[in-house]
Amino acid sequence: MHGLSVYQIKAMLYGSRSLNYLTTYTRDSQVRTTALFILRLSRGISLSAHKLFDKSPQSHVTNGYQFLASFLQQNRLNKKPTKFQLCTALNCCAKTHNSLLGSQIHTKILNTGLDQNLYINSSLVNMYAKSGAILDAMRVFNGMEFHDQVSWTSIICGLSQNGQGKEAICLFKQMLKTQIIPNSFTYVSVISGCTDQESVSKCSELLHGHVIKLGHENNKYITSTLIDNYSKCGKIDKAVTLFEGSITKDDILLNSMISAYSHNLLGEDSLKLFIKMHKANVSLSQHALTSVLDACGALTVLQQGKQIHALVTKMGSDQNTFIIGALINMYSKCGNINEASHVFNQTVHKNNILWTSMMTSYAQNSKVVLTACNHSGLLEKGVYYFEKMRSDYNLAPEIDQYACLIDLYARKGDLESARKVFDEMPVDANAVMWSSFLSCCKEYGNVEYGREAAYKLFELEPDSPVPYLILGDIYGGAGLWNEVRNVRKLMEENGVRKCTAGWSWVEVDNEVHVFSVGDLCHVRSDEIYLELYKLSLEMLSEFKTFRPVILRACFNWAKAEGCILDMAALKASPCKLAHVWRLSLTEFSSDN
DNA sequence: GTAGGGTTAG
Repeated sequence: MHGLSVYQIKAMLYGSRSLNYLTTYTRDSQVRTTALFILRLSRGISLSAHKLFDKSPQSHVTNGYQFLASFLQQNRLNKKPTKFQLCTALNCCAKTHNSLLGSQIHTKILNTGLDQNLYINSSLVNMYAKSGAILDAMRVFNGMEFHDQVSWTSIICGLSQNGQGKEAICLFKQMLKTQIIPNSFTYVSVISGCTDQESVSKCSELLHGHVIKLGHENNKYITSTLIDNYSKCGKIDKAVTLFEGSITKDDILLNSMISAYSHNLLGEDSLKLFIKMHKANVSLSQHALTSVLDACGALTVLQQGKQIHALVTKMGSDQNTFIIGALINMYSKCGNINEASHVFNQTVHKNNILWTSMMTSYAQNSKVVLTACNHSGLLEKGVYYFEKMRSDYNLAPEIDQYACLIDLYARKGDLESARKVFDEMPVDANAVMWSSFLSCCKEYGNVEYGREAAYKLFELEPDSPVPYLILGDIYGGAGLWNEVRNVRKLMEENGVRKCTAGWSWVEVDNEVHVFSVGDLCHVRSDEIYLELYKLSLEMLSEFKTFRPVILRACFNWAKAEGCILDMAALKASPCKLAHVWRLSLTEFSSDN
């Protein structure tokens, strides 16, 4: 069942009638849903077949486009649409994120005088919110005469999904002041937007309390949202309590819990739950596979990862892009770059994220500082192993291990401890260590340590513009504009070129932006750059889009190495960050 | 007779 489209499956099924075989042996939920749909349809149970098809991930695309086509045809014939049709049309626009058509329909609604219909307005709010036009959604919402549960929930959900959780909570509070009582939909919406630290500490448990008080605690949607919410803010204990207390553990609840463990670097628990789920014959979804692969990567357990990969193939999910992304990450984190690129090459439809995953893999695997501890980001564990190595095994740590320790502390923001390691080391620190320390100083805005690290680097890497630029950034972040000017002057006095292989910078509105593949890692290998460069060219020709940060770094490298740049491919790409592109283009054109 | 809102993953 590898990568079959719905249409291929349909064709196959109508021909063979071996429906039961397919539904029994296909564990890929997407394919199975489609198969069941056809099964019921073929036996004349059309109603439940349609219900099933509605749950299928492709249904909104196929059904939606069919509906919109007939809707537009009717419009061309100047037939007046009913309010029901308008609602459905808006719903289709929402599901396909088509706000352009949606706003045209909006105009039609205003012309036909249906602009105070409650259902239509809720649909409009939802349509705008789903396609990211949250301001338009707000405008419609505010223009409504009356609000009910659905319209309130639509706007709250819209804000949540557009990353405006605080505003969602704000509106939720306003809703509580009205006569309209929130229902389970509303709670799911507001809780899922509760992601920033402040909202979490103020609201998560309060909302949970509300849910219990209103008797929604057995609602599976709410429970999985709460598990997700607790896990994302590090309260894994609460998530576990919720999970264990829930009566029916359906597949989504299990998935949420597996990814909750995975998120909290509890890969072992994640794997255990997955295996338990597998043995209990709970249908394994692609979500579960993705999370558990993530856990394998974090634990760097290649054998288990390979077993899951085998399962993926058996289930016929080996063309699901989420799973492929997770496989690439897993192999990469386990240090098996060959297998990662094999998976990538076997993929028929490569999207933007997969390309980036693949490149990050190359970057990760060329990392100077490369340890399992560093990957999982477990500071305590890393320090524990570092000490254990010294005390239990009587091994003198090598410079790379010190570098790793510095990285571990600094990335967590403990710059103080990181700085101490420099002093305690028996050998002199190298440029890589000071660079990683400097980047962390920038991230945490520490001027004092940043200055020291930068000045060390001026000595260690006299030709590199990077420490100058980063120090300038740190000063700028602290509002020390005089210092910014001084750093630039110093850079000129020392005769440092603005651009070297792998590093570049642009100046936009007086702000310096440093770009490098080294943003992903400390790459020092030319072969890796060559791979990255080849990939970026391939991706440009296929997708006409690319992450500008990586692209710039690759092209700068290519330019420094004297490669002939593919200007046509570059110009054909409508990149989102136009100013970066313009700069690249003028830079490349003037050079060539 | 018919309409509008929700959960998990790379």
